[in-house]
Order: sequence, then C-alpha cells, then structure tokens
Amino acid sequence: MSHDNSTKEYSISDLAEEFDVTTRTIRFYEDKGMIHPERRGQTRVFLARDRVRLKLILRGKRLGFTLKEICEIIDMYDDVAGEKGQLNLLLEKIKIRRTELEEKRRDLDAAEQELIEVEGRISARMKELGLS
Amino acid sequence: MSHDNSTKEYSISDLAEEFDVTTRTIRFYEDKGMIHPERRGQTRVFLARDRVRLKLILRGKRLGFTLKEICEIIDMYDDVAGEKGQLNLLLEKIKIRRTELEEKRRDLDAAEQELIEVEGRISARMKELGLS
DNA sequence: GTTTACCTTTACGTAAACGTAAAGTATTTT
DNA sequence: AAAATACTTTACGTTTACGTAAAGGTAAAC
Repeated sequence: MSHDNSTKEYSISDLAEEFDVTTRTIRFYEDKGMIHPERRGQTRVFLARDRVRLKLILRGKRLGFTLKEICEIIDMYDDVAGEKGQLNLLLEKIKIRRTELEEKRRDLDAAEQELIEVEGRISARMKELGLS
Repeated sequence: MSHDNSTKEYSISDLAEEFDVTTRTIRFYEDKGMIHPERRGQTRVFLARDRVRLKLILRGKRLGFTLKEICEIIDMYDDVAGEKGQLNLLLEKIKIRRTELEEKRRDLDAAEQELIEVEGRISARMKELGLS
C-alpha cells in the first residue's frame, strides 16, 4: 500500500472554479498565511490539505466569521499536538467557539421561524384575496 | 383597554447599552434607512418597533448577512400587505432565504462536528500524556 | 514563431461598516 | 452661573476583504 492519502493536485483556477471564488481571493488567503500551497517553479500547486483549508475558510465566511477568527479556529485543528498546559487552553478555546456556534444556531432558528410565520401570513392573505 | 402595545420609549444610549453597540452604529443604521426613530425636538426617540428592528439587524449580522441583505430580509416582513402578484414574488424570496438558512445550518453542523472531533482527539492525547 | 491560455507579482482602488474627532445644543446638577 | 451630562450633525479616517489593472513569465497549439 502506498497509503495514497489522496495525493491529487490542483491549480489555482481549479480551486477557484470549484469553490466559485476568484484566483485573487485564493492568493489573498495565501498572503494572509491561511493556505500554504507548494510551488512548481513559480506556479502554485495545491494539495488536498490546501483544498480542505480553503473549504474551511469559505464555510467560516458563510457563518459570518472574519478571516482573523477563521485563522484562529483553523489553527486550533493543528494545535492538538501540544503538551498538557496547551491542551487545556485549547479545550477552553474550543468551548468558547462551541458556545458561539450555539448562539448562531439560536439566531438561525429564530430567523427561520420568522420566515415561516411570514409565509403563513402570506397564505392567509392570499386566501383572503381569492384563490391561491 | 388602551391596547397598550408596549408603548415604552428608549433613548439612543438605552439601546446602545442594551445591545452592546455604539450610538454611532445606531445612527448609521438610521442613516441607511434601517430604523426610523421619532424625534422629540432634535432628539431621537425609539419605540418598541425600532428596538425590534435593531434586534433583527444585529441577529442578521451575527449570521453573516450584509446590511444590504438584512434590509431586504427585514423589508419582506412589511410587504405582506401587497396584492396577488407581489405576494407570489414575496413567497419566492422567502423560499430563497430559507434555502440560505438551511445551508448555514449545514455549515454550522459541520463546524460543530469538527470541534467535537478535535475535543475527542485532545482527550485521547491527554490520556496518552498522563492523567487528565 | 506567434498566438493562446494560464500563471505570476506589484500596486493602487473600492465598498462596507463603522471609528473618531470637532463643534454645537439642551438639560440637569452643584 | 458654571460644570457635567447626554444629545446632535458633519466629516474625515480606518479596517477588512478583496477588485482591478499593469506588466510580465512559461508552455502548449496552430
């Protein structure tokens, strides 16, 4: 077994197309130290690891985190290899982030409920006005 | 019954304090036409309606919507009083927004799952290193 | 061999969402 | 009446997250 680890490669425009962002965006993220593609000559070569990171970044953005926050969150994934004291701190950080996510979930639930209510009011109004 | 409708009043700093934003932020939202406080002389007087709007705005922000998107969403709540064609369009818009919310929910679930996994790996690592 | 298609760096520009300072008004406290 | 407090408008400044040329390198296709 060459324990393959999915050694596929991607160009910058491969990823840009797949995730519907511009190449500028990807280069910007590299500039900020959020992705670390390899180089073949001067050309960037992205591996599975980079692709995962990009996916995480974009997900973070959809959830309303800033790039700085996203950095902090993603960096946690790599910090599991620390020693005792570090790990306790890391657990604390994770707890805080999970609390944030729960708050977002409550916001999400509330927002969805309101849309559902508006739909209800619209249906009622449409029946009032005639047939649907 | 004076069908009170909670006719309480708020100053700009009341709301700023309650929601932990600056007065500048609130004035900015008014400037953008997102809140419409009354005036007593030149001083702003906020009513329950304005407070609700502010709450909606801040919730939208926490969910990663732009102020423009938040405007579009909040405006939908007022558009229920339209006629037939408008209402159908409105239903379409709501459907789109609900789809967005569902995507955010999937993102949220995935993010939470990953944090849980990291917690697991940390616990394992801590047992490896000795006692917790 | 030159066009086409990607890739690169450098660098100024921009929209969004406020921050911050200046300068003034109105009321309440000492 | 002087000081403190809370409100106001006006306007320039700042950070974030890229957009958008400009100017060029490299490799396949015609």
